[in-house]
Amino acid sequence: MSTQTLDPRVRRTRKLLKQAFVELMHEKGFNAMTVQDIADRADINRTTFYDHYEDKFALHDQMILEWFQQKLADYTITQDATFCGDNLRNLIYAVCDFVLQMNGGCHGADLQYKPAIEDLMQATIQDIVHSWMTSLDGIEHADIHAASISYAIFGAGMQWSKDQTHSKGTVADTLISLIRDGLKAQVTNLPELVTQSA
Amino acid sequence: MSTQTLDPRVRRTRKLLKQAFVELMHEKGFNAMTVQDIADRADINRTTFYDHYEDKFALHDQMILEWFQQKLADYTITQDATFCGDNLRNLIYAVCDFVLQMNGGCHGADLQYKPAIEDLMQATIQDIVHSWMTSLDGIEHADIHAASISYAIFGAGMQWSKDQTHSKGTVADTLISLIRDGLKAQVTNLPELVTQSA
DNA sequence: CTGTTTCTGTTGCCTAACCAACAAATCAGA
DNA sequence: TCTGATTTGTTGGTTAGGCAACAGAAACAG
Repeated sequence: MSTQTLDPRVRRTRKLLKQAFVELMHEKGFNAMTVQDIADRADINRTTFYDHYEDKFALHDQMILEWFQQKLADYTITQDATFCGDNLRNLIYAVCDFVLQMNGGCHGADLQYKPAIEDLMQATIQDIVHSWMTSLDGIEHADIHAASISYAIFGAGMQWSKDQTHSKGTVADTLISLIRDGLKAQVTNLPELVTQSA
Repeated sequence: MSTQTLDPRVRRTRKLLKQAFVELMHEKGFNAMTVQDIADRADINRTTFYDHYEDKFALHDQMILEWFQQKLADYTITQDATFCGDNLRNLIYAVCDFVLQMNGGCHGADLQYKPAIEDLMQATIQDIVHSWMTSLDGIEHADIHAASISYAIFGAGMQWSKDQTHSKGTVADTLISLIRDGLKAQVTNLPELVTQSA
């Protein structure tokens, strides 16, 4: 997972394949592109594609994941942080931004793959929240809490992206209150979670 | 020489090395750059550099040659053309342009390599002129004529680039007259070489 | 001058990428 | 439905690139 690939050839190949994928995504969308197309565009042998990715779906997932991680990085969100209002707010903002841009930039015919994207996002959010929870003392069932909170954030983001009736700040405020009240009874040293939106 | 390299890996490697060379040429000049620098910048192993080029001088020569050939292509100059006024004029223009841009773009400390550049240019011009001469009937000593004419063009271009006292058109007119009169007695079907500059 | 450092060019071994060829699956049209 | 054309995965053998290690040649500081 975190194994930094050292060999320059591997770096080059994957970079070129991803680049080709992005180009073709804009030009013809995910459905219309074939593995052959991607390989041709990248000037990489088709066989080599399979050395790196199971199929075009795997590459697709990988790209989504990297884009989401980039969005998280934009908000300076890391695994090794604490469970506090500021971090939660940033996480919520990142999710909202990403969902919005996915809904906008998605080729019409490729909507069928939204579930895959959503699974990846949710899982990623859950990982982060779970990591943050190690900063909380005496919490029981951290895994359950992480799961439910991550789904809450994800769901709120999805809902918000549909119409943007409220501001992102309101979404964050509401969620943070919900989480705070929900955890109050469970955690001894729960930090002050309320952080008014800027 | 003209063997089109088919393997994508070879194409990639050379492209990256050339790209790195150009960047470093602008940043620190030819003298200051090492083979290690070029390889690092291109993210290519230094050993691999030596699989493609004798040393950094060989790469340098190759780049010069390609730049000059690009300039020739800009003027739609090809080997398989005829010995006529229009082609000669374009060739002279291309030489003038290239010499000017070399003198301008050359890093101060790298002037010592001008001779190498000049040799390459002259040889290339000579090849072209010699090829064109096959379109002339009954010419004796085509090789001698090609050599002298190519040197004349090269020399005029060098001279012109120093101060640009005359227009390129004047240089071309003068040279074409010189060549025409020089060849008049040698060739039976010498085409009308005079083509006034545009 | 001398020891140190950097750069060079070369070697042998290993790994990644290329490529042709194949069978199975999918798709398109008659 | 059948048929031909694509696309897909997979294989084995070949070639290019990565890498560590070396010795010799500059370059350079003390």
